[in-house]
Amino acid sequence: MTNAFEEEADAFAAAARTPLSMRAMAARPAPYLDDLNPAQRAAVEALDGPVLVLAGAGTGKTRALTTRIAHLLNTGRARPNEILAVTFTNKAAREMKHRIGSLVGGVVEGMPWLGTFHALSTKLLRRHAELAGLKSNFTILDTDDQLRLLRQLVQAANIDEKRWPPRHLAGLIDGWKNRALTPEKVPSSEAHAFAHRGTELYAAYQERLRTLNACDFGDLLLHVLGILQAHPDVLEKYQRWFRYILVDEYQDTNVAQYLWLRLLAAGHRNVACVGDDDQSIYGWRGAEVGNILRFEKDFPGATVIRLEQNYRSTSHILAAASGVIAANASRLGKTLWTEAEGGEKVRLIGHWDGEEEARWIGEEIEALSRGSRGLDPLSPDGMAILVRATHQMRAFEDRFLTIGLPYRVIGGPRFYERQEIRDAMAYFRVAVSPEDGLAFERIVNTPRRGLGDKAVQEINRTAREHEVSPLDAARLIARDGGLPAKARGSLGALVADFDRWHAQVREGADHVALSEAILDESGYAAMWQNEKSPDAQGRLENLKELVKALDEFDNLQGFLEHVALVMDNETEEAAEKVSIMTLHAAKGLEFPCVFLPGWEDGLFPSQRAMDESGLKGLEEERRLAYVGITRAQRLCTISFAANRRIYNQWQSAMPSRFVDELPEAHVEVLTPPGLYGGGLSAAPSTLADVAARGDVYNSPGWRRMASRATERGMGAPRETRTMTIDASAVSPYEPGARVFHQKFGYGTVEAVEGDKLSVAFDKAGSKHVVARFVTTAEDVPF
DNA sequence: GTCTGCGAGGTTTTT
DNA sequence: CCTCGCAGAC
Repeated sequence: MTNAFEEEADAFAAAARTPLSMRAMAARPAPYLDDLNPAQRAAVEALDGPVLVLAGAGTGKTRALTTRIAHLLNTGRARPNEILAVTFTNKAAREMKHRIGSLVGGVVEGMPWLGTFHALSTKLLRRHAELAGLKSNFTILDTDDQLRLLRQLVQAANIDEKRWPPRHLAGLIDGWKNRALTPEKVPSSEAHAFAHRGTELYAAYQERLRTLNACDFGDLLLHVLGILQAHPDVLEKYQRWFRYILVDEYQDTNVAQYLWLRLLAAGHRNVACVGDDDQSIYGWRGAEVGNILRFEKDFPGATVIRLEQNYRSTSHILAAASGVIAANASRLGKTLWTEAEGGEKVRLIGHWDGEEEARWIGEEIEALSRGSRGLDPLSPDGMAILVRATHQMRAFEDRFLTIGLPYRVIGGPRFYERQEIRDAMAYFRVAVSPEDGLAFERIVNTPRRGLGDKAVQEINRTAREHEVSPLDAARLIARDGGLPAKARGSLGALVADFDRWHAQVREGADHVALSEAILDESGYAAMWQNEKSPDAQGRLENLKELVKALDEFDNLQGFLEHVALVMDNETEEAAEKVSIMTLHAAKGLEFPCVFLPGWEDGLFPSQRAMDESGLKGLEEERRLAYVGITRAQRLCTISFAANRRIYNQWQSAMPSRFVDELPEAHVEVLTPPGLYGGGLSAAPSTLADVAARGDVYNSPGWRRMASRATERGMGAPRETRTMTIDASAVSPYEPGARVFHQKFGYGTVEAVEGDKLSVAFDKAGSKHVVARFVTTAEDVPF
């Protein structure tokens, strides 16, 4: 069996012996420098000592970073494997490798230390696992495993799961780990957490992980941190080895990551951090804006460089974004500017409800791709809908499916998080590491083998008693008894299966064929084949997809590692599709045309963020708005809906406070369709047409929203949150009524559901329409 | 041990 | 609305 880890460790040692003089290759000319503006160039050329690059949105941050690396290589300051470069996502890491490659003009033989904090930590931890009380083949738990483990602990501690959900405990532990707090370091002020037993359970959880030879995501960082702190010799070795350190998205680092970095950089202090405090949007998961705000204190004498020339957006878009973000108090402050004057203003439009919003955006996308908005035709590829929360996506998917508009959802439920994939992976995990108890437990009764709760308990009991893995415990039970004969039989068969598969893994059998065999012989694939539910077919497809993905790896181990850390599944399709994604997922991307729906107080800014984190939460939401707007290159359209259905309840909401913060001079208000009794046919046809209608806060749509609010005695929109309206009061129509719709013509009401009507139109057939858009037939003026 | 039906709770964001 | 976990019946 090849061991990639050992090979690499050898290479590492060999490289370390190479005399320094070999690095002093004469610096080659650096034509890439000529393509940079002065600030970017400064960011690239300030090689020594701490550097903070404050890079606003669209200012060529990645370019500066990749060029800096290329420059380090080109000047012979460091070899590829002496540069530690940390990115925030795997995608960013991949892109960066790619761009460095094209900059240096040819093959950089890998940048082994370019990756996410987690990927890099894993690599380090595999080398020094024993210093953290682990074996180097430790497994990385996914959130599913983590939760199951915590549930067991909560149960064992006799805590009411209802009142104290394991999920909540998982959140607490994650939070502590983000702050680099081991159980004994959790401040006593937080000891009351989780029925006063939070820290106790945290300690138990850590203990359990160690016996399982497993890590969760937070541990990867924390263990490495612990090792570096406790073993100066190891620390020193890496401090010397990593001659230059670069960090992307510094504003998103948490305390643990910050400490990790500071240790490694402490020797030479050649650390360059790139970030934008205005784009810090991961506070909820432990990111500390403070890290970037404090940089100059942490690294005295640091060079601070601001990248402020924006190459992405038009001046209107930039001004709108700046206007919004200006309302935030705690920021370092930057003034973005662009040479690209003019362009379209940011467009703002209100809708009656979420479905109408989706319908309008759908039609708008079609219009824009035809070029019928007075702009050059835009490819749907260049258009994106950025939402605050995933549940907003559904309205768009529904709508786009009906009108046949191709779309792609980015970052939805992920491939590797699907049940069937996790199950299959669990089989692979046990086949590779028979001691992986969690994985074994997951599939011991999937497909059904007559091994239920009782059997699992017995297995765990035996495992503890004999201090062996659950698989070996199962082996003992099958042989010596402890369960009914039937259960023992199936247990024995399963153990024999795993023994066989594991032997094949060790023999280096072809992993693709083996994985197929495992899914086959275990009866797992058959389980889905026999299942009649509508999604069984899709699950089988996914399994095939999984086996196909295996092909790109050398062995199962490599694949499992990849999946644990690289949970994204980019399917690069060439087709022209509109992208739908969350604002978080959109960071770092850009599109000619961006739609930002759902700008309503409570949804965006999210009520929860404000409840939990107050002003801090609001400021983070505002940064999210800033991120959203600055994704747009040419056209940015913000919208909000007066009503939205949430859990089948109609809720009305006020436009987001961020709408107020948009500078009027850079915004154009579009009249809501339906205002003049019709659907889109009544919508203004040109931007100029709309512009003529007046300013933002005096627009018909705005007045309509505001007056509706006052009519109900809710006072000014500002103080209003959300309220539930009595749906039955909305529609004045009864089944059987004759109605007229601007687009579909005459029809008869079939059913009324809240403000939604089901109408049989004489010509257009049966449709669901919003009551607002029809009038009683007699009222039609012609 | 497995299946069914019921009630409760949930969705912000991710390595 | 949807999904998940649990109690009760087979």
